[in-house]
Amino acid sequence: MESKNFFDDVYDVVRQIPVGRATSYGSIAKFLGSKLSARMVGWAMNACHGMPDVPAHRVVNRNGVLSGKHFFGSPTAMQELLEQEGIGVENDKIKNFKNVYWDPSAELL
DNA sequence: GTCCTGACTCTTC
DNA sequence: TGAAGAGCCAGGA
Repeated sequence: MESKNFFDDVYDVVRQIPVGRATSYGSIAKFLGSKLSARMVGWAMNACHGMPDVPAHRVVNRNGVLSGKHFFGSPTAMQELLEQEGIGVENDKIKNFKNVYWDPSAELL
């Protein structure tokens, strides 16, 4: 656990994402120190499969596209999860992403 | 021990 | 304005 210091930080932020909201990889990376690459955040998500407390489906790319939907087992699993939380998803992209966007640097900090 | 890949983002041509 | 390339860190082979 502690060995994944960086991963744990990412999970901690993702875990605090309120229901009905979503954030981007870059925002999390920036919140962690802006020195971390957004790729690392995505990589952390890749290892979050054993973390049921980590809503990876709430983490999308800068355009609000469900880039990692394919990693959820089903290309629609991520979309359905978001819809269940009240987040509108269309064409694999979050509708009104600007409205559901959650900035950890502004909400947490 | 070294090389490649990876769920992204930013800068430059 | 649109597209392409480079950069970041960590894990796996």
